[in-house]
Amino acid sequence: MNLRFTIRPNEKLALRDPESSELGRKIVRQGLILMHKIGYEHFTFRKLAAEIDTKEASIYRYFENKHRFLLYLLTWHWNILEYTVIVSLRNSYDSVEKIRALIRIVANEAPDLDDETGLDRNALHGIAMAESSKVYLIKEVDEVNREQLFKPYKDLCGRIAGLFGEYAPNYPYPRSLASTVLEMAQLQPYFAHHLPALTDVGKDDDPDKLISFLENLVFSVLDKYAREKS
Amino acid sequence: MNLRFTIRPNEKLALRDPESSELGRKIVRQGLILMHKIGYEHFTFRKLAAEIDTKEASIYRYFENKHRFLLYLLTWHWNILEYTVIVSLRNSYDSVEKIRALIRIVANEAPDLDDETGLDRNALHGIAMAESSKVYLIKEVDEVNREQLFKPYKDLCGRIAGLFGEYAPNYPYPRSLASTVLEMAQLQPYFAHHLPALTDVGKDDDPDKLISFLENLVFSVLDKYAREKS
DNA sequence: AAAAATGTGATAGTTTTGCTATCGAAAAAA
DNA sequence: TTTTTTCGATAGCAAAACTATCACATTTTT
Repeated sequence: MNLRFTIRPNEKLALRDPESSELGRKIVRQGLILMHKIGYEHFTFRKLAAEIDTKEASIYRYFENKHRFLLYLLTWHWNILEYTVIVSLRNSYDSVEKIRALIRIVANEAPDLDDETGLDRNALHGIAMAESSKVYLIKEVDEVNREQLFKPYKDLCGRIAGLFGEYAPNYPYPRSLASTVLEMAQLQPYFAHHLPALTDVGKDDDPDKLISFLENLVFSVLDKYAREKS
Repeated sequence: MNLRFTIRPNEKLALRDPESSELGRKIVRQGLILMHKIGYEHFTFRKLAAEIDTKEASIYRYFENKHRFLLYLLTWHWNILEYTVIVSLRNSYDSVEKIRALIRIVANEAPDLDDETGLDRNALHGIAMAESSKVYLIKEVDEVNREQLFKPYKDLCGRIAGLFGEYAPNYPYPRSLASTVLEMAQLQPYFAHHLPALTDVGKDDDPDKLISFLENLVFSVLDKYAREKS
């Protein structure tokens, strides 16, 4: 199976495939970096156009608006995450090991797999942390969802829930726990950096605290329902 | 102790106290309803001005911008929540009971206390669910935080963490668990309504599923560290 | 090879949003 | 009563969000 094919975003997301032209690739690569730098609210197609020496309207040929552009970037992120999960857990048959590995991946503590995307992975992670909820916390959520554009996030969540179900088949809330872990893997480090009163996971000095918090959370919940006690 | 005094938002949040004039009160009451109806992104002071038959610039006299206005509304929400927690747990001496009551409150399943605020509590809850993360997921988060404007949220989180600590003094992540519960009490019902693949808590038909999920989560985590096993 | 269709980036708009300077009437203070 | 302050209204600007259209190049069709 080919990586590039596997993790390519939904065609409906972009008006034209940005990977098919030099300008399209520049929009995505530089747009990712610019949005990470100035944030979603301050990001505009005009500013991006100025940076890559083109015009606003040219960018509108590729993306309907900046919300779709953010969704395009996050789709990459979610696809890369799920792909990393699949590849990393391929050779593991122990549920506990799989869940532990999974938590490291969603907490961004696993090494990046080689890819040919040429995307700035640090910027992508930063955007996932600070901007991801803005793609679904909108009035248009149902329309966007009808276009299947949240499928990558749902698939990732479903896969994680599946792993939880494998370990503890009778736990009644595997999907809620999966979305909780995904959301908190983003939010707790953000709190640690900006609103430390809301968290116990330290700043960048101890990245393992996030892992410990999530592992403790997941296994505390699941162990009561586990197939066999550890 | 006087309710109105207790839950009054920080003065720095508004340029002028909106409770001090007829127009100010209309801005807050009608603005709350309008934002709930059309969402934060589509909400503008111009549209609100048209609804309450005044001019945009008059609203700018009360609030610097719509972000501050949202923060003002959420401050009410957080203050009301914390006040409800204080009042509801006043006569309870059992940690388990207190945590159970607390979860019902943050899950919006506790009856509203009487207040004289005249705010649409349903709209306020809707805004807390769909818009609350937009107040801190911004580039300016550190500046806003320096102005102490997140204090009500931190206080609420701290109070919940305190209850967790009372029940399980050695649990190392009470604040992270508190913010997790607060965030998920908003997000899981939102998912249930719009992106049901991300959750197991049902739609509006069974509101108790959210409570069950959160109770199971919290007690699973804390019981291992509990002062005395139940 | 000529003509038609298509794709692509640039130009030049419009509308909406976000915000500010200023004015005059009314209320409060002196 | 005069003076000051407050408050809502008017008008307008700059940036952001989005669109219509053009010119040219490439590809496709005949």
